[in-house]
Amino acid sequence: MRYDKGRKDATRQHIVEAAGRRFRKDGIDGVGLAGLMADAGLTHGAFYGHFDSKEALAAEAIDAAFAANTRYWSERLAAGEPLEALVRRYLTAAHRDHPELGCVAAALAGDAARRPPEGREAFARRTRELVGVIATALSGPDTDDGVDRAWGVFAVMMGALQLARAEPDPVRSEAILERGAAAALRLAR
Amino acid sequence: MRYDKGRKDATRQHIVEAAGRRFRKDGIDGVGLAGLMADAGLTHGAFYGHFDSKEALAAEAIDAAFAANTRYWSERLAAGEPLEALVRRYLTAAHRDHPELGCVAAALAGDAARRPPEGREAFARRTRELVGVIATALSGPDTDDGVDRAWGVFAVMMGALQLARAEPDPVRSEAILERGAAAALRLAR
DNA sequence: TGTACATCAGTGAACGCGCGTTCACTGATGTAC
DNA sequence: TGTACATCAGTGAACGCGCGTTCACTGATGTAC
Repeated sequence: MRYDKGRKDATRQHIVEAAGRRFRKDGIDGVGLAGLMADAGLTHGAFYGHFDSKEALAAEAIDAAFAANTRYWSERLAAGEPLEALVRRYLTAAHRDHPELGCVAAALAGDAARRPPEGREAFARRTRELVGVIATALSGPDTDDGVDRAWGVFAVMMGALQLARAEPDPVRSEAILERGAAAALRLAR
Repeated sequence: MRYDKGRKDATRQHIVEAAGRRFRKDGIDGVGLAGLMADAGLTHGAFYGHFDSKEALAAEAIDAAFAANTRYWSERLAAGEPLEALVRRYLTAAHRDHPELGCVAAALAGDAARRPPEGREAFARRTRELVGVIATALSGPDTDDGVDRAWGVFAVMMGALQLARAEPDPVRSEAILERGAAAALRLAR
C-alpha cells in the first residue's frame, strides 16, 4: 500500500455525497457522469476505479443520502424536538427550494420506482426505516398503530412537498405546504 | 386542402396519447422520440411536423393525460359514486402496477417540478383542477374548508401510491396502499 | 538523510450508441377538368 | 368517368452532441535501502 489507507475511501465518499445532491436536484436520468465527477472535483475517467456502473452509484447515493435524512430525524427526536416541529420544518419554502439537501423520498420517489432492483430496494428499505422512526415518535417503539399512522403522515408530507415543488406560483405553493402540514399533524394526532 | 381535414389532427392526438402513456411509465427523460413515435406507429422524422420540441410534447401530453384523469373523477362523482370508492380504487395494486394508465400526478410529480415552465405549469394547473373536484366532493363547491382538506387527501393518496410503487415486496407494498387509504379517508371525514 | 523505485488514484483520449433535431424526398390523397 | 396534377403527411438518412464505458498512460506518493 503506497497511499494513505483512507484516501481512496474519502474520495469515494465525496463522490457519493456529490451524487446524492445532484440526483436529488436533477433526477438520476438528468445528470451525466462527467458532470457528477466534475462536482466532486475529478475527471470522469476516475469513475470506474470507484464504482461498477452509474446504476451502482445511484443505489449507493440513494442509500447514503436517505440514511443521512433518517439520522437527522432520529437525532432531533432524541434531542427532544417534538415531531410536530419536524413536520413543520419539512414543509417549508427552504426545503421545497433545496431538494439537493432535502428528503430523498420526496425528490426521488418517481425515479426509485423505475430503477433496477439495487436502487429500488435501497430506497424502499430506507423508507421503512424512516417511517419506523416516525412511528416510534408517534406512539413508542413498534406499536402497530404507530406504524399505520406513520405511513399516512409520511405520505402526506412527501406528497405535499412534491406538489408544492411543482407549483410555480409561490403563494399557491406555500398554501400547499400549509395544507400538507395541517393534514400531517391531524393524522399524527 | 388535399387530405381529410381531421386526419393530421387525429395522428397528432394519437401521438399525444401514446406519449402520455410512455412518459408515465418510464419518466420523461426515460423515453426517446424514436420510441415514442414507434409507439404511435410512425417514424421519428414525422415528429416535427406535429410539435416544436420534445418539451412541447411533454407539456401537451401531461396536460391531456391529466385532463383525462380529472374527467374520470368528475364523471364518477357525477354518476353518484362516493369519494371513498374513488380513493380506494386509486390505492389498489392495479393502479400501482399500471402507471401508464393512471394518475399523472403520482407518476410525474418529480419530473414535472424539474420541467421548463410549459410542462410545469400545465401540471400545476391540472393538479389544482383535480383537487378542486375532490374539494367539491368533500363539501360542496368552493368552500375553503373543502379545498384545504382536499389538498391533504390528494397528497396522501399520491404519496402513498408512489411509496407503494417503490416497494418491491408485494405484501409490504399492499400494506402501504391500505395505510394510505385509511389516512386519506380519515382526512376526508 | 538522500535516492531509486514500485504502487496506484486519477487523467484524458477514444469507443459505439442513442439522443433531439433537420431536411430532401416520396407517394397516397383529393381536386380540377 | 378518367386522367393529370398539386398537396403535404410521413419517410429515412444525416447532423452534432453527450451519454456510459474502456483503457493506456501519468505522476504524486510512501517505502526500501
